[in-house]
Amino acid sequence: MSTAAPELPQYYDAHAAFARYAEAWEKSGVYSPNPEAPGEPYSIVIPPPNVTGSLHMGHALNNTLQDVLIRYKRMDGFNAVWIPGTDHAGIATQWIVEKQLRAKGIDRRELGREKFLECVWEWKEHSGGTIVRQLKRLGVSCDWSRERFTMDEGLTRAVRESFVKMYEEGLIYRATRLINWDPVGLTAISDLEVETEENVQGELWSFAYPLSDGSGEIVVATTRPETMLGDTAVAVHPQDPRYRHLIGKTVRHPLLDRAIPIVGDAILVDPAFGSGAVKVTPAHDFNDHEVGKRHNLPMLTIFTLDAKVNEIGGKYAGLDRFEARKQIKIDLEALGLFRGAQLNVMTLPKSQRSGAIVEPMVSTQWFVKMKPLAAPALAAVENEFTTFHPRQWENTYYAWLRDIKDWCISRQLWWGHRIPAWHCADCKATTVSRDVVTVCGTCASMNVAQDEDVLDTWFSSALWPFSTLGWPEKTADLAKWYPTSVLITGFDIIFFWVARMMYSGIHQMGSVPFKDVYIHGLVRDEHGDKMSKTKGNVVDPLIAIEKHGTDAFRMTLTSLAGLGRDLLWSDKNVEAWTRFQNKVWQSFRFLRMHVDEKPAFAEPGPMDRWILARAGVAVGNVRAAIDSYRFNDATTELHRFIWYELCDWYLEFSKAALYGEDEAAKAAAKHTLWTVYSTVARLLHPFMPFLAEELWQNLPGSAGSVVTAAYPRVSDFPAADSTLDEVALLQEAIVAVRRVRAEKELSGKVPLELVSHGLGALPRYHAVLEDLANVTVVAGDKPEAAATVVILGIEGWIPLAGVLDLDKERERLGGQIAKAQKSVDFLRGLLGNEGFVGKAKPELLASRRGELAADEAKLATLTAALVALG
RNA sequence: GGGCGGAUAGCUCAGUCGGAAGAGCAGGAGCUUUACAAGCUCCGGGUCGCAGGUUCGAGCCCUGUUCCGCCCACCA
Repeated sequence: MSTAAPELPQYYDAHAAFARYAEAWEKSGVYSPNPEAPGEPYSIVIPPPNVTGSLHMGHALNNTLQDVLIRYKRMDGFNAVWIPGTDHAGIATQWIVEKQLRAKGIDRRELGREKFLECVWEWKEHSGGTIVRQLKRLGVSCDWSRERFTMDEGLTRAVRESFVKMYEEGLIYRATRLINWDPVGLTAISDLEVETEENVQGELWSFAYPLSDGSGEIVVATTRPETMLGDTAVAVHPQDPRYRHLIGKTVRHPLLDRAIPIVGDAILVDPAFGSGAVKVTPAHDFNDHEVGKRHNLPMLTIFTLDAKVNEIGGKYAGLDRFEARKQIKIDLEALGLFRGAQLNVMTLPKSQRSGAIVEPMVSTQWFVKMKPLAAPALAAVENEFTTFHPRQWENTYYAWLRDIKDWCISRQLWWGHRIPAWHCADCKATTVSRDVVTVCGTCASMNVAQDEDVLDTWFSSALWPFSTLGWPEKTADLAKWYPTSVLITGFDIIFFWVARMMYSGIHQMGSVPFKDVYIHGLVRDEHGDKMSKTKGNVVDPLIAIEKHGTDAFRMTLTSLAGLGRDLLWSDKNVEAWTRFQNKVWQSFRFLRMHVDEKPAFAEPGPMDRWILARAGVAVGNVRAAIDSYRFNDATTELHRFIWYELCDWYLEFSKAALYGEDEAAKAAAKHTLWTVYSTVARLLHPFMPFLAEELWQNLPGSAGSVVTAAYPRVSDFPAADSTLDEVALLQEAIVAVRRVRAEKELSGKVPLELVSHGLGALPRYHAVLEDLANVTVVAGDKPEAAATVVILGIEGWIPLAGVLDLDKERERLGGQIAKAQKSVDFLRGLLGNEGFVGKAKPELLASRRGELAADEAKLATLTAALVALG
């Protein structure tokens, strides 16, 4: 006895579905696999968002795509895990908390390191969960039981292990170098954290340095007159006839009582540029620093850490570097040493975080020696152990690693992984250790103190693919899921993160951290502009989800994610996918009108076999698209199959059976509908998980959750064969009749006949023909006053007595003839071309000959019809 | 200065092996059709940035070039 299923609501309620399933799935444990369970491993580690962050469109895209993959693989029988987590984001987080304290009138220095860190942790406990809660609104299937934080206990162990090991191997060292200093953040930063602002309009000033012996002067140009206070040489080209004889002499510093040497340096100096002489400030300029090293010049640091002139600057001491610049210009002019100024377009190095203009400073910092690490990381991609999608990003990766400099990893911050090094106050030796050091490793003094600095945030991020799996412990997770399957991220962190994970993984684990790297584009607004707060064009994903529902939102992003392009977000796209969602729902309601329990197998008829074969093709296409990271192709295919094949054709076909008297045909249609919607729910689940589950749960007889149902396989479906030719003929006939009807502006209510000698197979489908085109196919000769149609090469006539306008019919036939003639001309030309006939592939040649024959016949038929009209 | 993308219908984009240019949206015409007007049917729309070359044949391969975008780089 059949139980009537409750009626489905008229419209799909995305929010209700989300509420029904999201949390239940998470609690059910389906996202938390056992590493001992069977199934090929498939793993993804999330690009950890900053713990300070809130969800933006980039996160939404990035995590939607990861979710598509992990849900697909989970359904496909893989032992699939997606590990989530957050990053402590050193500078960013410290700043937020500092700012909050300042608002309360508290300075972090007064508070002290320990108390301040307590505040940061407290803040992290309270506010750090925001981004995680927001991620869940995307319906992501992360394994939250494995959630990690870059400063949790396990990851701290991983950081120490990595640091100490690399120190022992000589890959981490401490040295006094010229580094990028952020005078506002008051910390060293790495080369990557320096952003150059382009096309800054500046001025290039020329000043004279008088020769000490009074025999003349040398003019130098600079954009930074304040650095003059730290000048320890003037460099000229050693072959420059203007200055060659001066090398070895000295000039008098124009402002300070110092003699500074003139040196010859062919590397720094371009004799054709400016005056051909360059002032050298080795402690505050990277080029000059090299000159200083080559010529053994003193390195005079003239700035305090907040970029004010220090005591070396004499009367300028205490001035900010930009005030000093103004004052020095004034003073030099007063001294009569000003030799002109010109506008100069230049680039300004700024700190990524604070925006402050970076000041190169000589400073003692910790570094990672990069060359030995970069070489195997390069080789791993060259040898395709890791492949980028799209491939072109490999060039970016190569370019950076091939020309890499050592990485400054120490930061003068409090929030972060403290460097595991202890300095001895007595013998000055440094002891690096995994454990807390209380005794100097060199002199056994107990007068030791831990290094004050913390590590660059990216040092811990670099370990993410294995630290999250338990490294340095030998865990079951690590054994099962390392290396991970794919990394999905944006191009902006290929250097910061992808490359660093690559060499860390290779170095610490002995193999690459991921097999594939999918690089997605940037989400822009509908005009292609970058989203920015100042422009006011930022789309908040949470608001979009609230408005459109999670399924349509995710589908929109997925449909825009091709290979290598930026994504233009527009409401029109979301509306298109909302309509698709509605279409799926309405068509499922149709199924539910006719199928209230799981139908028993029934031998499928031609139309049933047709849609099953088409479903098989769609399954293959969707799988191929996901497998090659062509996400947009997958969504296009789903749309195409579900809307244009399933709904437009099959559902309409099925009505003849469902409303007819033939019980066998009815049973077959029901079984086919059930099979196809079981497939649709599963196909859709990675993309539109909540809609898919609503279908699945309301599909009579389906078991469990669609989350763990098997992803459809091509082999589940019959291949198309020649017995389906009749279906193709049927479709062509229907379209031909509809076209004539549209051209004659005949209402769908006017029944038509299609008369022919060659359509003998079709009258059997009279019910379908009536449903879809309100036409009856009959055998017979050409009637008077009829429109001629050619259906797959077969001539037919639609009697239009009383309606046929001869002029219009001539016009219509004329148009068709012109098309056919054009085709025939083209094909005759092609097949008359010896080059083509001689070189084209045989199957192509045969198919072209077939086309020509068909078109010639069509042309003849149509021409005869036109002649017959008189 | 070096490198990487992009340029195809009004808009956004596909186009995989070199074999007659595709989709969605937008546009036009017609439909109260028993899942869906958030719908259905039919139609129009292109000098594939430009100029050469290779080829029987080029949106696709090669050379040059113009715009747009991005990344890297130390010219004072």
